[in-house]
Amino acid sequence: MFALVDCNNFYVSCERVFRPDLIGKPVVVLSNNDGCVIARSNEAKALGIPMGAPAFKYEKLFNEQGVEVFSANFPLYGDMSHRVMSILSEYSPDIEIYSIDEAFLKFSGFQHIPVYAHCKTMQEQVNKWTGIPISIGIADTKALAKVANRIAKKFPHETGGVYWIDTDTKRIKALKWLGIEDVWGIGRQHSRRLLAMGIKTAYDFTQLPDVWVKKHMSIMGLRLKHELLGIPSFDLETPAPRQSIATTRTFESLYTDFEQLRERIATFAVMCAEKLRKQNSCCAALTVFILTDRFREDLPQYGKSITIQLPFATNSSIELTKFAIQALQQIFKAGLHYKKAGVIVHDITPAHIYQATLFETRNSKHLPLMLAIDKINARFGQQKIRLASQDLQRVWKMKQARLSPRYTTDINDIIIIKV
DNA sequence: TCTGGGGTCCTAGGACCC
DNA sequence: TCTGGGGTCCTAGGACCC
Repeated sequence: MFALVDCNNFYVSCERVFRPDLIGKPVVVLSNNDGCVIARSNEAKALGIPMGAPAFKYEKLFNEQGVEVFSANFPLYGDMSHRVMSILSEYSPDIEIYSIDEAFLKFSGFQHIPVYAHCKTMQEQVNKWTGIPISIGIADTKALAKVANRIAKKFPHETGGVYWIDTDTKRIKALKWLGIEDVWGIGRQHSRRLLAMGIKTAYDFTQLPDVWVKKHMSIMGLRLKHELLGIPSFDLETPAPRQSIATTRTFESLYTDFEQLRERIATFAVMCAEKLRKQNSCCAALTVFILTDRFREDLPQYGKSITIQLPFATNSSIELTKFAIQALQQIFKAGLHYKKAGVIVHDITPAHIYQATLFETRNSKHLPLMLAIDKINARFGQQKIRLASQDLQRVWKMKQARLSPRYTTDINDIIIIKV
């Protein structure tokens, strides 16, 4: 049996822990750069603010309705998440942290433990110890636990935030209630196609022939169908080392010059290298992509990515920057307006396992140099030491106009009870 | 003016091998 | 007219997740 635990409106709930005056009021949290809405309180949802809403389009509504707006404070959310997860892991030895606000728990060998009561206790303890409200769905498969969780969230009064699909009657009733577009693993593209075929609910989906599902939705789609029928096809996943690390950004304006783009790509490569060194890894392949502004229908659109294999595994900022710019040169097209770009590194290996090449071209002096740069930057602030290929004038700063304090991760921001 | 960032998995098709 | 069979590996792109 599986339980899916989901923190309600997680980012908003984190803000409310330290601002209890906001409970019952409409609250939203914005993405990086204060771009769009990524979390909403129930009151904000009731005002009709959709997920992903561009903040600038809703500024008026925010003011008129007294919506409390926050910039994303990821250090705070990460720390609160960690606290919630550590409580959850007391309730089952088998836990998969699925995202910052979600975890699957597996209850095997729990025949003599009343699972429902167990989950109720867990819910109360998380709320008491962290202030975060959670919803729990329980079922025989992960996909059904997701469905049960939705019911728990949708009907808080009837369910108390914990719902168990423990009979086939309940399973069928739940699947007939759940719209196809809300099924875990069925996104916009597939639901559009399924709706066009008259498949409106999760239940309808389970009635499709296996062959059709496999053909059009791949093996994952077929496994999903089985899961919804109650046949376990997904197990808990054990945390594996990252397969890729990305640094990508949307620009504040449109770039046309190769030079501008080259500088951004160099900086993203440096940031990827820093992330690699932080987790003691190297990478042996790298992808660079560039995109035009998809919202500007009046301009020609272009998007291209390229992956290159590196001759050796590295985490040197200098090497990665060199290769990233080579890659950029291969995909850059002049005369276009670029809005977004990124660098993604993969083929990640532990730094201490190093495959030398016959004709060594890597510079062995890089490693101590990088360590020195990391130390200086850690002490005197991000990006104090940069490569000359990066913009030395630029003070790279995200727009974060309404950032809350880092209550739990920075001693200077610790909450003041009484002055 | 202003529309996020970071991940995973799967497939088709090409290049290549014996 | 006829022109094998069975593989692997790689990459770009698409779909999905939070």
